[in-house]
Amino acid sequence: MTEDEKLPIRVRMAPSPTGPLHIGTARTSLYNYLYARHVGGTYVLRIEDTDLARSTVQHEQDIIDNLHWLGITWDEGPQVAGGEDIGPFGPYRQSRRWDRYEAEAARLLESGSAYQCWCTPEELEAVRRQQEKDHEPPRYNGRCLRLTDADRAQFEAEGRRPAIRFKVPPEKVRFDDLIRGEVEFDNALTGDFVIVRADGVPLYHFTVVVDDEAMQISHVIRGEDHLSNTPKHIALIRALGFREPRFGHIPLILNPDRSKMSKRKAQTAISAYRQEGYLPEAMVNFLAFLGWSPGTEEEIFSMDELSQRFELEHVHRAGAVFDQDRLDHLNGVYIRSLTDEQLALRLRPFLPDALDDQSVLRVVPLIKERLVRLADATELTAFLTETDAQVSGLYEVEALVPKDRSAADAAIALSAAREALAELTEADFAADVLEARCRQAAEQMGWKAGEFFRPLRIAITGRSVSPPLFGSMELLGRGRVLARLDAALGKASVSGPTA
RNA sequence: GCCCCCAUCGUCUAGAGGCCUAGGACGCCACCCUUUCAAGGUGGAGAUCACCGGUUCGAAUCCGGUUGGGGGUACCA
Repeated sequence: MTEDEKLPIRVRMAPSPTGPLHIGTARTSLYNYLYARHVGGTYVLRIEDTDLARSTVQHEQDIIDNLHWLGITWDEGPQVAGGEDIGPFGPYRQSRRWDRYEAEAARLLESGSAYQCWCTPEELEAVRRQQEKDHEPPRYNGRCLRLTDADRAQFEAEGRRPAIRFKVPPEKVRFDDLIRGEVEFDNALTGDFVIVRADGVPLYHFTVVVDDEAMQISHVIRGEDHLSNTPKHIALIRALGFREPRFGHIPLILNPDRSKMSKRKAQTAISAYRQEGYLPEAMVNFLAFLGWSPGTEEEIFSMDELSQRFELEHVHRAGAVFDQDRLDHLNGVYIRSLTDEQLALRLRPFLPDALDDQSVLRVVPLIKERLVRLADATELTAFLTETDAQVSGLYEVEALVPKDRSAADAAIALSAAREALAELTEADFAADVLEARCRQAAEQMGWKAGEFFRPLRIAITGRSVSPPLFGSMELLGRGRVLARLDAALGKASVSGPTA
């Protein structure tokens, strides 16, 4: 065992509140969380809001809320947006850590590892264009490294403010990635990059290094898009005399065209999935398996089971396409695993107030196997809260007519059903009784039950696809069922025998 | 352009040199069940393990190259 492995394990998630919680960020957070839980380490949430222009408290709130929704909790960090921080290494928002960045930048300047740069964006852009034309790598040309005191005085006099650039040592950097193994980069190919903007705002590559040290992060587990940034971070770590954490780069989540999953091509906000009625358990299970597997053929895992099994060794190296069909399937599995009471509770936000809790509980057995997302319940149960007139307005006469039958036939079936059901009292209006009556009526007409039920289904629910017919009738009650049959009957009769 | 990473059914993956005539799941197709739609059951199609060349008695598994894909290359993160 090396010295490093004896240190306490501390991992962190460092989202930037420049947008709502992204699916990729959620997955990275999940892997960090599972890893921390698996090894008994500490999990830290740090908000990287140095980009003041794009960061908002709303996004910070969205990130925190949705992380909590997924069931991801942290040992240190802000628990609510704008609220108190918990943990000994705070503050946990970079916007409140300016003094540290200033101090470290000053240290770098003093040791000669960094220098001031007066180049304007226009000048930099011009250089970049020229390099591109000359087929040279587009990187900073080091102009301000060779400035004289007079030059500096000149810029100061002009009122220009300098940015601070890190002088990247032109050496090969090697590290042992937790997931990819030995990786080597040549920093001689990397231009000196800005660590503090001219307006004093410290930049990502710098703040991430300063804070990972300050918060004693031992394992940096992040997306593969940071793999080629890592040698920059290591160079900074060395210049600052910090301890180098272990790095692990997890594969990206991809669009169907295999590019990095983006808002343009897919739904990336966790909140959107939440609103459509994906269960957090399903989401977590799905995300965990996007780039990792336990090495067995089991695939339904709770958060606890995941944290028991999760190992970085089994994380894949290749990117994983986000498979909506698979998510849908998993969500259905989780929905069906819920008790009726649990499902009723989860369904509540997706159903109109007009449908009382008791009715919700009663309709659950009818729709449970038909739900892919909780939001699907809205359409599936709409016939319960729609008025009889609304339902009748949903279909055309033709819809009532079974294949190879006429509108007159449909009218006869409808009236036969009406007659059979009208004899029942409200108390007898139970699914099994209704079904027996209707099957009998069908038989008397010489129709197959299936075709006999078709006009009834349309009349009762207004739709050709619905929850089971007789259960639906039971929930609706005698009065509304008869009224809807009458309405359908009226339609079929008005249209006449020619239809 | 340059640097880096990656490569098993359409998709997520199992696979750590012989257990692989490559397994599972999603999706797809068929059948069964059935009051629609689902759910469930059974079966099926689907991968010359990107390609080429090594190493080895033996390679999806190791090595090299090629091709393809992706990421990075900001005074964004």
